[in-house]
Amino acid sequence: MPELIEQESVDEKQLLEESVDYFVSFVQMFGLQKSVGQIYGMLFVTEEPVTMDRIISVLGISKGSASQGLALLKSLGAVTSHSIEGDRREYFEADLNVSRIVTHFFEERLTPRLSHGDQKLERMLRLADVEGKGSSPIMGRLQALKKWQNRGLSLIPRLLKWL
Amino acid sequence: MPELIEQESVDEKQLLEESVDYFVSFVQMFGLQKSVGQIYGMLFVTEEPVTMDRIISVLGISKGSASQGLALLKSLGAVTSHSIEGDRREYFEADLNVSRIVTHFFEERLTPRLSHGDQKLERMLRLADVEGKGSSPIMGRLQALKKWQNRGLSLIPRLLKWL
DNA sequence: TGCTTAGTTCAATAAAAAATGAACTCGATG
DNA sequence: CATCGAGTTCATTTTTTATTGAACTAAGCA
Repeated sequence: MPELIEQESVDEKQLLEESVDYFVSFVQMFGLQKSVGQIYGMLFVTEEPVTMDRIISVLGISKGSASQGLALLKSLGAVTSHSIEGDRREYFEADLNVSRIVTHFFEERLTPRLSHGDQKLERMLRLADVEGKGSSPIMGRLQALKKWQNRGLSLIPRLLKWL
Repeated sequence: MPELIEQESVDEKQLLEESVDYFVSFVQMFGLQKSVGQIYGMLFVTEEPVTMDRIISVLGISKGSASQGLALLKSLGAVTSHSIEGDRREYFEADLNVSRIVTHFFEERLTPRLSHGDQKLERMLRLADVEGKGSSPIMGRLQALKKWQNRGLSLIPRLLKWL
């Protein structure tokens, strides 16, 4: 009974597929590409570290996607890599690091947008004020919106602490 | 000094642009189309109710986008409409209803995905268990993942209550 | 120091998502 | 009860986003 690395039981194949599916769906909630979810899904159910060419052949994705996806996952702390003596290739494995992924999402996607929105809202308040009518219905809406925005902004650090 | 509805001061035009920009960015955080943000942004800084053809001409969007965008915004409770005696057209206006928009996002986009993921995760646990090794590293990862998922799932109702 | 090849980059291509607009519905009006 | 036109629908087109793959970089080895 040869122990080739290519050998996988039916169950292992199913598990791989489920995992890939699961994480594709997961990362898409956070606006990341499908390929990132595929890679993480594969690594998540693979015990031994794997090389990039293995990822490419198992998932059927391109070298470019694999390289970029792995780079992103490494930057998230969701994947680690190391090299092996006498082998030029890198070996990748999953790190179960849900909070890092979610934190990255907040800090890279949400917070910049919110602070950009903050500036916009200040400008709108100034414009609406210059209009003369300091207590126009529009002014009231803008002030209410500002309250909401501050509420949202204050939620983020609390969420990150909770993670 | 004729009081045509088309007349707008420079400031009003700027305010409109800022508002449109602001809400385009806002709704895109929740995966809604640009046109939805444009429409809401316009209505938000427009005191009097406006007709659909006005929205179309001011924003330069198509009838289809306007109709679908308004339908979505109405379903969110972010826009209300009424008709006027002797005028077939509907008149739309903004309702400052941030929580409805965010709640919709959670209920329509996040929750279905999470519960779908829940089923997937259960199947994965069964598959990993059948493999024999009840305490394999993979099994450990899956169990840790399940904890995270339950944590996330329990967060949603709390967030919705907070809104 | 030149060769091989693992990994990166990015312009070109493919896939996915959103916007368009023409055909349609349907209620109001003369 | 025929016509008008406001609003809807959805197949087509456009725009946006993700993926590909060939050229490139550079690290290890002879």
